[in-house]
Amino acid sequence: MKKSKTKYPILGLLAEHPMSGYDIKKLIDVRFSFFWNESYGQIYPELKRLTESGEIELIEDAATPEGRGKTVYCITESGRDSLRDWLAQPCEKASVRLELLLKVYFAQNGNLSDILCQIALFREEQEQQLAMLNLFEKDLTPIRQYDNHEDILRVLSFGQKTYRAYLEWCDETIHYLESRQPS
Amino acid sequence: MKKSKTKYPILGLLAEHPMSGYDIKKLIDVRFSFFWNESYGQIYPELKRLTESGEIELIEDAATPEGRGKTVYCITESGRDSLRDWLAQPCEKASVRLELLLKVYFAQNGNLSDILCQIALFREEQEQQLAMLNLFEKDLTPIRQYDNHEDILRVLSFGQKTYRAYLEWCDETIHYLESRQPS
DNA sequence: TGTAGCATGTAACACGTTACATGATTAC
DNA sequence: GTAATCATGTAACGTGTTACATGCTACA
Repeated sequence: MKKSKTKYPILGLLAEHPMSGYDIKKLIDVRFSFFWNESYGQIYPELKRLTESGEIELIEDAATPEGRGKTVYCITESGRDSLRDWLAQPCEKASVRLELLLKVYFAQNGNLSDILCQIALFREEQEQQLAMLNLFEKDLTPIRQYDNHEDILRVLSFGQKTYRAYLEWCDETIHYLESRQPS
Repeated sequence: MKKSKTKYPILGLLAEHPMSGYDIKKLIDVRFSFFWNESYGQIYPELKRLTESGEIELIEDAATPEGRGKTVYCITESGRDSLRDWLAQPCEKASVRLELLLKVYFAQNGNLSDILCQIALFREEQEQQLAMLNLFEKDLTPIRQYDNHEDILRVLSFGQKTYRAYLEWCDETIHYLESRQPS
């Protein structure tokens, strides 16, 4: 059967520096959400499994100023091996799911104004996402503290390019549908 | 909880003309696969449910030259209503899942050559997908037999734009990583 | 004769989401 | 004081995939 990939974003983030499950979830939300998602229901059990398998370890010194009430994990050598192995293996098939396109395809069965509304809504969402990426890029560019700085920019660039493509399509399609409106 | 959307591509396709579950699956594969997927395990049970709820009906005349061994369904007025209702409702959140970007983000933990290989593979896949869409567009353009002809072209255009964005990103990223190769 | 595709279906599975529960801390 | 956020977790659920079973047809 298909294997869950939840462990890899966890290992990858812990390879940068130690953090808690909560931190991991937040980072995945802000950095990856346009191409990857994980929920607490996956992350916390996975942290337990990874600890048992020795790929990550619990950091015990809860005395640190940052560590109040937090369960902080760090990656082990075994975990870094897993990460390296994964990077060399083929990727799972890319998956995209866009209900909007289904609706555009079947638009003839409903009101034109409804579809136009849906596209406008979609457009707004994508514009906001793009704005967030642009902001993130701006914040990141001057900072050289991460050695994977350039790789992050590459990932950002992917998001920017696709969002721009989406927006272009929205504008074209809205314009096209509006020109058909009077019929 | 989240509702399955399987019924809508089925209703939409049956609104064009009657067909079997097998036909539906094939059409979803060739026309929608770049933004939507369904498996037999969803389609066949859903056809049964839709028949029970009266949104579709079985066509009985298996005597037609095309009907050997086929279970052909057609949409009912009630089914068309469901379709119309759905078109007016808000879309579910768009979802994208791209393991490749995760690997690019964490590329520092592995070999550069591995990542380059993965991107090259991804690029090839997207190029083939784009070629298929272009071919589909060519086949479709002269035909005016469908009244949703222009809507199909809009959906195709979405795929073409995003695939071109993907390819552009692949080329940029490969070029960038190769320039870093000697380090 | 056998393999490939057509065609319909189902059972098992696991993946991921949602909803809930709990308690601590921060801020107004 | 109370609302929001931090923080950890789990149970239940539904969706969608995979694997399997079956039989028929085309064709080489």
